[in-house]
Amino acid sequence: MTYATTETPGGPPPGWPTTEAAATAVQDELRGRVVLDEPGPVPGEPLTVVGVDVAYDDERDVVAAAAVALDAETLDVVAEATAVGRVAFPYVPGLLAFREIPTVIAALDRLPVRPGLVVCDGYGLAHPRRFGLASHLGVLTGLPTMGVAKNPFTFRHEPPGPRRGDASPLLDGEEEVGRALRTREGVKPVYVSVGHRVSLDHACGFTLRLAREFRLPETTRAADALCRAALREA
DNA sequence: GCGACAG
DNA sequence: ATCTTGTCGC
Repeated sequence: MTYATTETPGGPPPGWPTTEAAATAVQDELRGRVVLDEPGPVPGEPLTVVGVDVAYDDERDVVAAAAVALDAETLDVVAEATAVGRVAFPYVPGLLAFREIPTVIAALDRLPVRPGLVVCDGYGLAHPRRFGLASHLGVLTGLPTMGVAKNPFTFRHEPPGPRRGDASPLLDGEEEVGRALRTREGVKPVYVSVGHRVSLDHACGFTLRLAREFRLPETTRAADALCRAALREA
């Protein structure tokens, strides 16, 4: 599988933004390509779900990404891939995608299966300019994507009910940009938002199916473990 | 102007 | 994200 960004062994692709102003301009331009009106893959039907995550060593200017493909029904790992690169952008809230995406796409390129859905660490639509990491990855790859974040960003929400599956809207004014979703009783919720070509209801359904035993989806847990291991060996 | 702020 | 010991609990 080869996706949008060009090949550049270690570093960011040619033309990758280097300033915050250039990066926000890219977001404003690509935002219009996000597809929000497809229900997308259906929770409970056969699917290959891919988790992606990244680990950093800013000292050495090294970033390692992992893509782990799971059978959505059994949660068995069916394929995995990693990639190592140079840090492409500093961490700036709202511009996370510019830091993670080049290496994530390199890892996806090496994955020998076609993802039916990609689950990202972080947000998609729930973003100041409605174009978070998951949205950006979706537009560049064309794949259905969604985001599951561990912390609330800048959106307000009521605490969801206490039971697994309880949810409350993440609100930007009156607009529901995502959902705080309880995956485990007595444990703080995760924050779900759509990326590309998947509905919020389905994204929440997948999150619950992927996170039965732990707070976070197995896709995220598997990708996190793998990218950390890849960073050590880099 | 001053905080807050996904990873 | 990352720096980090022990500790409580299944």
